[in-house]
Amino acid sequence: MSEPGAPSRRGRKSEISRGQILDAAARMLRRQGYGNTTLRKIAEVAGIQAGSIYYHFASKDEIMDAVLERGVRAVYEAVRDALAALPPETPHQRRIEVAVGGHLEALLSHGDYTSTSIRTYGEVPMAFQKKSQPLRDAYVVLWQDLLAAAQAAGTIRSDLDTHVLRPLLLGSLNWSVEWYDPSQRPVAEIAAQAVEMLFYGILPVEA
Amino acid sequence: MSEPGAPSRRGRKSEISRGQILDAAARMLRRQGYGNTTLRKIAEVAGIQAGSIYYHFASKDEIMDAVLERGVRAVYEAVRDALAALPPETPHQRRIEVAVGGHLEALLSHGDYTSTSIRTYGEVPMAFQKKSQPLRDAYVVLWQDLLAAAQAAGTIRSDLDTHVLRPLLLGSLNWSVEWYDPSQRPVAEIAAQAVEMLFYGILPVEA
DNA sequence: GTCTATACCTGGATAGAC
DNA sequence: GTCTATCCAGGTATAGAC
Repeated sequence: MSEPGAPSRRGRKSEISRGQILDAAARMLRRQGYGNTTLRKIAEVAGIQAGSIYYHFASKDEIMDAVLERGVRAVYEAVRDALAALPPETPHQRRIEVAVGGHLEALLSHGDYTSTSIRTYGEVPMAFQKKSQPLRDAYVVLWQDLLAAAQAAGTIRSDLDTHVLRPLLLGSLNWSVEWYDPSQRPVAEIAAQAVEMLFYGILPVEA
Repeated sequence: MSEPGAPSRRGRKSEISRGQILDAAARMLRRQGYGNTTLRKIAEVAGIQAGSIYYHFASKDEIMDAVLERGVRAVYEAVRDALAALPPETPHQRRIEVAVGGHLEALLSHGDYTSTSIRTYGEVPMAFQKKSQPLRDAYVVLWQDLLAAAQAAGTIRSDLDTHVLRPLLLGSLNWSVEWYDPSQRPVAEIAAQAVEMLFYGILPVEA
């Protein structure tokens, strides 16, 4: 049976606590930012003593790193995989639609980690913004390529600059972590409206 | 003449220092958030000693309040006044265009105050989010009315929900504090692209 | 109005028992 | 792997001289 199965399976119990610490940290970081989040409070939420944290992490910064990394990774991989799963001939318009939906879905469902990685990133010492920077850059490139390819194919108007379009679009989606309320509407509905606006604008079709 | 003019004119010199303290605070709050901003560092940037701050402000929180308030007020009043300056018969489409431009312009030119009020607001103790809340609410109402009126007049498609459209739009604009680089493009160009996208979408006009 | 000096507290981090 | 106890740096805030 599995209970005594692999008694010394590397870090079983350790992984559990580590996870609880990270969850607690992500939750506090999300609403209070880096400077207001204390190890003592993280420990309290995680149900352990402050000193015990140091068995799992070497420093507060290391926790911060882990939370940040997990947040960007969740979004990046969700969108990348959703795009990769599409048949190769998928039209650009549909690819953009999938990326928008994937981004929003990942953002709003992984709650504390993704929100933290968005809200808190800017206020964290540069020294360890660097850790998650490559992943962030890769994500930007993913979107930039997606939009550039679409424009080259004529799916995006040629008078728009995709280097302005991209941050405007991602900003619109990212900001949802500040206002989205799951009890009001499903994520899919937000995504649908965003895509509709993005493709066709808000003016009525001219008669 | 004016130098000895009104010797005891209430708080002349006081106002200067107060302003320097606020400027310094806004700059630090913007990049480091609330918890990482210390009175000692604010004082250093402002060119005074930490203890001297207490002549002008009763507490750190009071400084925070003042910065936050000034940030939202700058944007709110800029947009409100820009709209009020329009002739009454101004079409809805033009009014929206003015509001977008005014929002972006105020946001990106009052730098530290507006950025702080956007980035830091969410991480500040609820107790004094309340101070600037009325102003924030008023600003939301301003936009909601603007969009609702436009939709009622047929300027915005009836299949869009302005309660989703509004946060998506404002989010798109607000996020610019994270990425806008004045050395790359003038604000007006960002505004123009945003308006273009908003009105007509990114797809080419169907032939 | 600003300084110096300092009280007091809370934070991150370490040591060693269990 | 977690606890208790503790160190020390740095934070907000106050007191009183200038």
